[in-house]
Amino acid sequence: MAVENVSGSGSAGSLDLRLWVRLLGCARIIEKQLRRNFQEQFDTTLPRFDVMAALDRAPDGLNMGALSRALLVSNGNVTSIVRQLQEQGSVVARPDPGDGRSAIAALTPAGKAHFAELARAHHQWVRAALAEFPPDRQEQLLSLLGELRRSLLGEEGE
Amino acid sequence: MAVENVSGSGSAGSLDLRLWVRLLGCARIIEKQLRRNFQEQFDTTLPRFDVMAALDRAPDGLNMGALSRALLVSNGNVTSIVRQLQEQGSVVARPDPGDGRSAIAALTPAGKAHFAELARAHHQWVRAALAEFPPDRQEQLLSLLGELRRSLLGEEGE
DNA sequence: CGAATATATTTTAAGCTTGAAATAAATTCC
DNA sequence: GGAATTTATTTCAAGCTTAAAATATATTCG
Repeated sequence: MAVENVSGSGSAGSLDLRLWVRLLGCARIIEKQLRRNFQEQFDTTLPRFDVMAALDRAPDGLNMGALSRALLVSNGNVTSIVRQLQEQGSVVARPDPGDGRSAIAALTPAGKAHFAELARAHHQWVRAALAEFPPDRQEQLLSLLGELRRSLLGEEGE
Repeated sequence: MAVENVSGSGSAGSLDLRLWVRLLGCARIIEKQLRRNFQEQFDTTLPRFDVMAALDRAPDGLNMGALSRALLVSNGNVTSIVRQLQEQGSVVARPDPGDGRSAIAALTPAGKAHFAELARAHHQWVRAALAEFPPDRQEQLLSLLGELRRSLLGEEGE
């Protein structure tokens, strides 16, 4: 009973399932476009951009644990992304004076400059993707998604 | 100018950027939970479930190209997922009588049974995730996301 | 028919992702 | 102070993902 349309597009499934499928679908459409753009225009990736964005917002740098928590990805994952950013000169890691286990990663000046360029392009891509979706709808959607996020995170939110 | 808060949570970025970040965030929270559940409770993955769901809706089976288009993933990707499903006995591929390049993949009876079980659990997980989000909000959100999807796909929608 | 082209698929290389095992440094508490 | 535990990180194995190169079969059209 009631197992139809688990993942499809044309649909008669239950409300919650349809909502989830549509939410995921919209996110994937945009995400796919952004990933392709990052690859083609800057030879980089969305995860690297995410790490740079997190570091850009943290002038004093972040250690791996903080990055991992900020980005909601596994600890081991951050390691290799930061290594790549170091190799390309966008990030430096200096030892944490207070904790020998940690190093603190931060953007280099070149990294900051590169990130500014990436961020400008990123914003432009997002704006282009959402250009046909009217601002008042965007407001409504933003607000509803805020409610959703709070309910997902267990009501403690914001 | 205007490059702040590209990816963060507390925010003063532009409306479209904030909307995108929030949309992605909500999708990732749920997706992560589903992936973990598939792994822990059934030792399988979301992509495998997606392929099975597509095949479940196609009683006559699908070839790789059709699967790839249905799931919006690359052709080469489908190859390995289908191989795994074949190895575990959930899928069989018989040669396409009309085209020697294609084989048609379909669920085995065991695969159908397994999928029914997975789908039941999947639905339950989604329902649990959205349990705190009231149905009238779900309706609103579903409808707004429908508009968004149409605008993303270039207005030819539905 | 047969060569050129087009299509369906697999393979490959590179990178992301996770969870678990392995290190290594810090902290706790005898 | 030193052993046991906790915490921060890296390494590893397995799987997903893509785009591009390699195959193999179909189709076109001369």
